[in-house]
Amino acid sequence: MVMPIRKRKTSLGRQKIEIKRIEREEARQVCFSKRRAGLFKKANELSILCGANLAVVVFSPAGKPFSFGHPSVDSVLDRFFSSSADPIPPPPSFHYPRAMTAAGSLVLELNRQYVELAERLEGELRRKETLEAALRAQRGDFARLMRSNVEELGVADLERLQAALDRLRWDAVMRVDQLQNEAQTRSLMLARDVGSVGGGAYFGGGFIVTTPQGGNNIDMQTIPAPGQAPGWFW
Amino acid sequence: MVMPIRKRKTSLGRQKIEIKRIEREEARQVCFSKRRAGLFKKANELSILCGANLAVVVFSPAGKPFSFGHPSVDSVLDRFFSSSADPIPPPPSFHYPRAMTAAGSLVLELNRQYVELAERLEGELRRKETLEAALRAQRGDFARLMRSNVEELGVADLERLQAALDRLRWDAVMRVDQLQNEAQTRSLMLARDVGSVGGGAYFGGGFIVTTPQGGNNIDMQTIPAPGQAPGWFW
DNA sequence: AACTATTCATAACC
DNA sequence: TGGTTATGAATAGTT
Repeated sequence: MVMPIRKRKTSLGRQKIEIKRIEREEARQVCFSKRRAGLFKKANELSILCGANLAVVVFSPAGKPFSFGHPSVDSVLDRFFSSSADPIPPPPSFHYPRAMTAAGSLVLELNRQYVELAERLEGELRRKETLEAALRAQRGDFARLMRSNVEELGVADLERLQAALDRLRWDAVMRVDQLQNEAQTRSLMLARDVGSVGGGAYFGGGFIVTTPQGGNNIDMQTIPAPGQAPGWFW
Repeated sequence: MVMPIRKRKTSLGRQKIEIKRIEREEARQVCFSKRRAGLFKKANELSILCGANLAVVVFSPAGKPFSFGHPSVDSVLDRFFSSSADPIPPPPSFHYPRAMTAAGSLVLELNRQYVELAERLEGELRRKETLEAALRAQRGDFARLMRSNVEELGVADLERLQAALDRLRWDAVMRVDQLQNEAQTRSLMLARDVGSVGGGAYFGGGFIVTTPQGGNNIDMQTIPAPGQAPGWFW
């Protein structure tokens, strides 16, 4: 075999690192971003592959909260607290659920506000040509989708639908995550109507929340507790 | 270099797999064990490398709870709930439904619908074994939907998707109700695994506790030395 | 539970 | 912050 041209290595590639605190601030932040994404991806795959319920809550070194859950962070944590608190000593006045619900309403409103902001931002930053091209490409699918009547579908179809939704959910969450990051990067003082701390975005079977401290919270899939009434999810 | 002996391949090695529910029970359980270990390891590394506080709660397909946290599950979740509850002063006085659908929070609404649909589907899929006789007609719409990437969609696209999902959701709900009714009518109450969870193992920032019923409390204290072989906590 | 061939994740660079 | 590259890690299928 001939080696006409020896392309010089342009990178050392991944190097083995010791698992210990990264001292350099910047490197630590970069590592966090990449690994957080990786962790959520793994969590997502685990939930889909094994149908496992799970929740992941992570605070960035800067204190920004992120979370991921299937079917939802709340439902999983609620179940977790129940399973670990119920046994033996009947819960005296267990109020986690209540606390979470209360917190949820606040988050929801923040999410709503963030969504508006994010969308407005998007409208300004995105090129319409791109969107319309994408729309044109998808339009047919939506039409067909609308025509397809789920009534005629069987379990197998529902499973496929779920798989489709799972994927859609992931794409959606990633998209919102991106929008959120863009918004923050561009100094989110645009959030004038919500004070100086920004709102939150509820999304993809989950939500993204920009907390008071300016933290982010990416949550996926929020499904109400089994049997819970519509109105529900927080 | 000589190749005196050609050792026959003893394994196919890792194969690429599609991220979708693993149907074979045993394989699913094995995958869960491996990936749960991997997820916790990743979480551990992230917490050490970046000094990030985090908590991971996972329920096995069998319903057994596992968790990992740094510094501890409780501390992280407390912080999480606090940060998402305090946000912005008191919430005005909004009506969830209206707040969500109004303001054109397409993303929010889309998400809400997804959550609802996903929930119904999950409940239904759990009983799929009793409904194998269901139809299997498959249309390419779902495949196409799966391929559509939200990343490329704009607000206008989301509106259309929302409309499509809206219809789809309703149809799906109706269908699910029908299937459930059929199942009941046929007395196919086979899938009765209601509440059999019981105690569980609690893995937290360095310790394992088998809750109440178990009686065990294995304190592994500090997380294994950084980079230690996977599987340290079990 | 152990073993590998592969795919996948990501540290270092840019 | 986002993309590329090469290498360390994770893991699917098998034993």
